[in-house]
Amino acid sequence: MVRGMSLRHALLGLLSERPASGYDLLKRFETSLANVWPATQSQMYGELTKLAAAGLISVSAEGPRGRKEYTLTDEGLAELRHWLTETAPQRNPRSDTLLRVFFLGVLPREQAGAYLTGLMETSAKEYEDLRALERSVDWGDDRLSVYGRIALEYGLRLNEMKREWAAWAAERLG
Amino acid sequence: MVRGMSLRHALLGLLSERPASGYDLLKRFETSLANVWPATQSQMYGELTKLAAAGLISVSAEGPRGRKEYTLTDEGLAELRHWLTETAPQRNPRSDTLLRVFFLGVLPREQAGAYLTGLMETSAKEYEDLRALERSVDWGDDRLSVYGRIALEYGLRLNEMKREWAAWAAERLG
DNA sequence: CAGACCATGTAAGGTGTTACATGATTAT
DNA sequence: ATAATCATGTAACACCTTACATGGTCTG
Repeated sequence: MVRGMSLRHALLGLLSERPASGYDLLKRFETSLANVWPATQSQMYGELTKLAAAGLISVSAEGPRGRKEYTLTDEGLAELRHWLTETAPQRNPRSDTLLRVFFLGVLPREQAGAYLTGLMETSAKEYEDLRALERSVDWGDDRLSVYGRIALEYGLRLNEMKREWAAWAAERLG
Repeated sequence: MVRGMSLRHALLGLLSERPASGYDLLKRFETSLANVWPATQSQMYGELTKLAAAGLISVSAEGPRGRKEYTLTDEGLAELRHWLTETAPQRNPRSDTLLRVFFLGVLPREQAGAYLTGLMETSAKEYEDLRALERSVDWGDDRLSVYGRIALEYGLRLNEMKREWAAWAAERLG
């Protein structure tokens, strides 16, 4: 467990709410965690096998079509808590969007401006998508509601910031 | 060239300003691009070899200690322009910081609050670091100055947003 | 001449993506 | 029946990190 490996912790986190199969978890990734930690089917099944081998989760039931339901073990919960409290979040995730900005100077100013206005538009659109998501969710006072709402607020503020920044930058280019 | 591969483009981008050796590029990554696209020494030398084999850069001079100076070729510049204009930036980079937020509910509320106030502090500190960087740079009107300043502004606004968001979230928990 | 810095490379292993592959069960 | 969905897995390949390895050149 050297670095990163957050897929592991994402799986442990989802299983901390309730037991689930790989297929269930895949669906929940697609809906709730897609914006924060996308994962593919391939990767998930492999990771679940490793987590079970390491004793952090266990097969608690088997169903039709070879379905295996996994449950978080005490060791798994301990590892999840450890990750949350004792390990530092990554400082700066890589950003190819921002990397491009560094090199916009190789383009004619007009095309550089088009890149920035394109960013404005995608930010505005994503903001609206998140607003729609916010309206569609039935927010209760369960764990996922409380913290999911906080994560969603981050997305809203981020996209608002991005749109304003891109507008500022486009104007700055003249 | 299937997906991502932005290290390639970062190298092409830096070489579009002036020729440089692997060692030079490593230093420039450490200073200017560290916050946006960190890269290790190992990875860079390997990537430079591949780029040269693909004809996107070429060895333009050799110096002491086996130093090889690379220069961007016409093909390399075309590829850089193509990446800037024809390929879409990644929509959502993974965020382990935000992933943790989803699962803060497994901690006692006090510890969840501590995580959020910790984020406030790191954002505030990074904001100050960037302000210091801003003051230390001699901003001219060359390409890197214009677009580097825009990228830095993004960092400033991002950290301001993060700090406010974390404060809002911590208060929301009560 | 010793230490700092310049300069490049290989190897092993983890993580992530895409494509391929297989088959059971349920609903129409 | 047949199509959609449920359900899991393997293989190949790209990317990234860490550690290991080697040696030349310059400065005090």
